[in-house]
Amino acid sequence: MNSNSSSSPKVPIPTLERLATYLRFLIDLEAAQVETISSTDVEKQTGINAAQFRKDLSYFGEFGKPGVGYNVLELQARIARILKIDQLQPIMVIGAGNLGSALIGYPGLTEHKFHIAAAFDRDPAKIGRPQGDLVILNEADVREVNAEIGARIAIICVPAAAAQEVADTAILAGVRVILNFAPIILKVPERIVVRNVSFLQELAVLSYHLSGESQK
Amino acid sequence: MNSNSSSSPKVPIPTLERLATYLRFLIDLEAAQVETISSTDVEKQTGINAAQFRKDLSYFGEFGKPGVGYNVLELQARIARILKIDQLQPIMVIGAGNLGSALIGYPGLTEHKFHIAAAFDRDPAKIGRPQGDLVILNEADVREVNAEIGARIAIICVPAAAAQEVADTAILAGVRVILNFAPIILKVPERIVVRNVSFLQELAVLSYHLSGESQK
DNA sequence: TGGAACCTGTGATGAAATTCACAATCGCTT
DNA sequence: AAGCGATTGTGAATTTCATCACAGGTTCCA
Repeated sequence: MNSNSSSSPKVPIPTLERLATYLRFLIDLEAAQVETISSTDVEKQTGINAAQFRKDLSYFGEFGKPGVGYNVLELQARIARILKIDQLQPIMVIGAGNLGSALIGYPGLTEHKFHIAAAFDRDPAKIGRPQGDLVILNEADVREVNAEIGARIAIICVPAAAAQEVADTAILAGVRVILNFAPIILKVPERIVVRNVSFLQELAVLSYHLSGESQK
Repeated sequence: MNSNSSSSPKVPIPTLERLATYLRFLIDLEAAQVETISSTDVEKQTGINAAQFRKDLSYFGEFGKPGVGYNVLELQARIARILKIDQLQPIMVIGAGNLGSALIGYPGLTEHKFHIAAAFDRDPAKIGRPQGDLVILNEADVREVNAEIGARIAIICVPAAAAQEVADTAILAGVRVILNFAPIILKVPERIVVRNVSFLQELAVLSYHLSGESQK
């Protein structure tokens, strides 16, 4: 449904998803100068069950002190480590339309050590245009450019019709994981991990929930 | 983690998520002039398990003919009906930054009968600015404007610091479900359904999967 | 030093989602 | 009209995920 799993063994995907939430939360705590936090506090402030939090962490080792809790800075560092965002992670964005542009300008990415190293489009009108700190490059040069920047993450923001082709190109260029915004299911080799983001899907689920109360 | 469930009884959330995928797929099939499809074909073309597809549909009734399969047009219509997107669904967007603008300009929304009826921001420099077919309105007027347009879906695209406040306002204005792009966990009443979209979370999961072969 | 108040990490339990597997049905062909 | 291959819908089995509940640590304070 979402990821071509494979990869590491026993860690549930939902756990990984929550790790990112924890990280974000810990960064906020740091900003608020909180030094230590217990799983109970996490539950109070995020709504995530305390046992869940502890179990999620337990997949990766021991992080807390009984009777005390977790050191905010240390936990933050260790989660970043687990997620491999403890150092700058280069990313390529393919498709510089509205969405691609929004991503390029999104400050949260840098905060979390993601770095958009290159952006591509196939529209001659866009190629060469400056966009944030970048210049839009020709989609045809993905492979060549990536030999330089070594991005292993690609974000695909092109229309559905072009997405498969673009994904193939990215994979040839050495990309290992793909965040796909196009509303199609990409066919990729086993070893490649894909995650799909679909606004439409999210909206559809929400729309469904409008049901209940209309006739109540 | 994602939705404040409540609402209707026995339908699994993952099933709802897939329904939107099926709908998309069926629209593509229609374009390709396919009239009938079997669950096996669905599995071949989307990677979603055939039994899964059948079970998902079974929550809502019977849709197919044994020995034959499903009528593409009919199934399409019925799924749209289930998701309540068989007629135009008004939506409000709060926050007209890069992301909000991208959504306003996203053609896929209209295709699926979602209609952005109003967009708001609190930045005086943005208020009054035309954006696509809309003019950005003052965030302070959310309630008043929604008395007119009657949106029950809100999309929140403001920075984390403003998101909770904006959500409260939207709820007061009659919104029932929220698509939240801000990286915080919103506190909302039981009856309100929230879904969170986080690029960072998605990227983090992908980044994690880069593990194995980096030393190749 | 001892005990009360807190906490973590985790095995056991429970709930939810996915997949299996098969009886029932359909349409085609002979 | 009867048999066959294809396909659905669904109870049951399986797998995955979430929660419970508690044995051990840790701190603080008297």
